Amino acid sequence: MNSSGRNPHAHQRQELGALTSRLRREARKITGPRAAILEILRHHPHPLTNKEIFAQLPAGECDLVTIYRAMRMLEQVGMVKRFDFGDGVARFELIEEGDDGHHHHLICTHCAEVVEIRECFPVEIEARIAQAYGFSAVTHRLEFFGLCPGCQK
Amino acid sequence: MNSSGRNPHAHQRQELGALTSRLRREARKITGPRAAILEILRHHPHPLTNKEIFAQLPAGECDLVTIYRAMRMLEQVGMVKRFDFGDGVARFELIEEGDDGHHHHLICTHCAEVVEIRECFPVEIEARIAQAYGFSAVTHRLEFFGLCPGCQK
DNA sequence: AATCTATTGCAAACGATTTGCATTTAAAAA
DNA sequence: TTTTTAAATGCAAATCGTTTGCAATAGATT
Ligand SMILES: [Mn+2]
Ligand SMILES: [Mn+2]
Ligand SMILES: [Zn+2]
Ligand SMILES: [Zn+2]
Repeated sequence: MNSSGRNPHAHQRQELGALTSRLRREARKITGPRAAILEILRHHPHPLTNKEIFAQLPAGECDLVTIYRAMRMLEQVGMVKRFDFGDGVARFELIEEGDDGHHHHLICTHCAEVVEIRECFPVEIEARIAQAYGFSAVTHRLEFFGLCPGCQK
Repeated sequence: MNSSGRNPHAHQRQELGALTSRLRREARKITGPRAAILEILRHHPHPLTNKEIFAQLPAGECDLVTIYRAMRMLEQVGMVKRFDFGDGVARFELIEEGDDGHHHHLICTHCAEVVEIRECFPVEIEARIAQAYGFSAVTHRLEFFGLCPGCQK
């Protein structure tokens, strides 16, 4: 029943206990707001904005600023990955232990539906680009945009 | 001596006259600020931020707000392409007539050096993704990041 | 030259994100 | 368990990029 590192896109929910122990290992305190945030993240398969997380939280559970701070912290310790859909709002997705969370999305430009994409930019092409210009540690940021079935005319 | 549509990455400078006539064709006025902005864009091979354009402008030539408005207008009429390097600041690059300007960049995460990239995400893979999820009019946003030769240790 | 309307400058508004600071509180120590 | 201590929180205010309202200005057209 072990799922370590296999299909990174199965979105198997990580247990809250595993998440908090990851935090503890990083010498971070497990607080009410943080547990609540992790609880929300672990039930969402797609990236969430700070405001969306805030909206999911039971009213008064915590301040929006606390969410901003928590997400930045979770990103630093590698528990969430920050995504940029180009609309000026940061989005965050929980990632598995050991995984760097690198992946992509297909976003409907009309209704904002999100599809998780497994395909990545071909490594050999990326390597060729890196070499061609003498760059090292090259990575990429890639998102797809289009019209989902429901939004086509 | 015609360069229509050939190498889209040769960055051959478009004449200011050609640019202004494009504007006139779109029923836009050729003003001092606009001519100055186009003059700057046409001498820069990489995307520029509003502020960078502003800084290049002879002091007092025009207001920063005017640049914001001009860039939005130029984008609307298809004369510039907006790029997003993920740092929350919009960048603009002049594009050739008839070209949609779609291309990518390799950006040094340390010194911000920019390299223009010709390679694009393989069309067949994009088509497969589009089809797999029933999306239409699929496009992508892709940028590469790494360490340039001068910034590696 | 007179007219018409787009464009501009300046100030103010905005939305996302960050920061300062006093107060609370989780976790370590006693 | 109580005490101690540093981290985390709430609230207000600041920052940053970008947009908007409005009166004044100036291209383009007659
Ligand atoms: Mn995802
Ligand atoms: Mn470019
Ligand atoms: Zn990838
Ligand atoms: Zn491409």
